[in-house]
Amino acid sequence: MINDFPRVRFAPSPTGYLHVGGLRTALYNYLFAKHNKGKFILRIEDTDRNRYVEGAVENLIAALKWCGLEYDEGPDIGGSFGPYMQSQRLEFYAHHAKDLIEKGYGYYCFCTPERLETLRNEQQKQKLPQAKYDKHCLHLSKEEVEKNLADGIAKVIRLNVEPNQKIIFDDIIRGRVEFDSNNVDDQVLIKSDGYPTYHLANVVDDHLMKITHVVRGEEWLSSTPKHILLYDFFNWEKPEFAHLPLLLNPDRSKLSKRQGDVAVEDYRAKGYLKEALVNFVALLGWNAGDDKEFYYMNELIEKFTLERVNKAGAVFDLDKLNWLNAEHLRKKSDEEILPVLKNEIQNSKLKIKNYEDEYLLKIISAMKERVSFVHEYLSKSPYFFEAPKEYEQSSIAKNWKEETPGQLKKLSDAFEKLNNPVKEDYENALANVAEELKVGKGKLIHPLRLAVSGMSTGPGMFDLIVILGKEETQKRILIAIERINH
RNA sequence: GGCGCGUUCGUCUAGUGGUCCAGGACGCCGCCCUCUCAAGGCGGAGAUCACGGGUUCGACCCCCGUACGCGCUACCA
Repeated sequence: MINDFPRVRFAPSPTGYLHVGGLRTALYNYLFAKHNKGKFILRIEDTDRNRYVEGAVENLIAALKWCGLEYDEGPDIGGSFGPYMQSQRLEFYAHHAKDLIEKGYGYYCFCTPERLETLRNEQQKQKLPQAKYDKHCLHLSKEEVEKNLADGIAKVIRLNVEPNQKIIFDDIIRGRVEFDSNNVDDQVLIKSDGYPTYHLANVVDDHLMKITHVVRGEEWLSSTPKHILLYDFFNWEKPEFAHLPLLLNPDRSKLSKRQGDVAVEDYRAKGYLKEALVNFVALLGWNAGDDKEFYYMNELIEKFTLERVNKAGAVFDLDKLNWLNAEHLRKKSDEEILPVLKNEIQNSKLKIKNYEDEYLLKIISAMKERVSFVHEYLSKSPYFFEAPKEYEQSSIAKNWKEETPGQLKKLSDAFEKLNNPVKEDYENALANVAEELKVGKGKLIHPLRLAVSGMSTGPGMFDLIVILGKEETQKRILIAIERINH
């Protein structure tokens, strides 16, 4: 047994941002670890110097933390098995690669990129079933190797794959998977720049870090035989493997930037709640086997098992994400939403205005059932923040009759007499005016809404004017009477 | 091309041989509630369980094949 409690890792390469697919992988690792009282580790796979992106690691960490995925060990917080950046662990890889060579499981290769290119073209022309390295350098004599090494000729270290072997492993999600070693290439383990490739680094680190379960994307399934071989060559105990299905675009291709947002920070910027994103992504490929769809992180931890992860890819469906966002937003208290709303205001043209918290809290309460995003408080009920500048045409046509201005004037007069009115006072006043005029209440309510909000939709009419206050309401009624001509 | 993985309503999914002429959710449509819009309640449309063969008294569930999709096939991860 590798370790008493599970140890899992999320091992992204720092290419700039956290992809939602990466988030899902990280989340499943996290949930699995927490569910089983294990450890969740962040390891940065930065062994490709050509792909180095400034600030990528910081972005990744920020996105992970925003989502609530706190890791137990990682580059910025350390741990007993560090360092957690592969670029800082080169000596481990070099040491183990050398060990492989000594045992005959690895060998130096001095072939130039040109020769490899030619070889590939040749194999393609001959329509060989599988294009692989031809083990040319495996047959170099000891003296030749020594001489090349001494001459400082560019070299890599390759895995020596023995032909005609069955490589079998049991994937937690997919069951038994079988490969033929004839289809496994003599993979480069150490590149000519001295850095390891993913395959070596991943196996060495997972062993050294006592990783018990490798939970990663399906794109790794095909290279798992190489990893299995390495574990066997090193004589190391193998972790369990679980290969997750892919996240897809609406057209079922692999989720990509071209067809929408893929970065966690994009969704954050658009106003999605982390609770909703995490909830949604958790359900893309997993379910507890019941009808529950609304989850908080602690509930996910309690319910999550790898055995219930699906095999097939899942389309990232924005409609459902939006719905979950609305659900999570409604579950939040007004006080929790307040700072977010204030932040939205600061980022809008309304930032020069100053609204009392008390006022904003009333708006939050009135609009809560009507918004899916915090920024919709501004876009769906602008009238709480500024008097209407124009009035909805369709509502004018429908509700603003010839007699309306006179009726609203009467209503305004009635409101004027009210002293510190509460909701019921407005209701009674309006009812009285309606009776006096012998019209239905709706005949007054709809034009009144139009006058004070400029719109035809929103919270209950009386809630609306209570929030606006008597003075503002009166002002808006009079302005509307003046400005709306029918 | 080769190897691997996958395939249940538009989408996410339940389903592990009979309880499924397939259940839930999102979205869509209708009704109710109602001063509007939402929310909520109720109802509806929507899947010949990719297709074709087996196995079985019986298959969405087991086996084989085909098709389609996706992944991998780098000194990228």
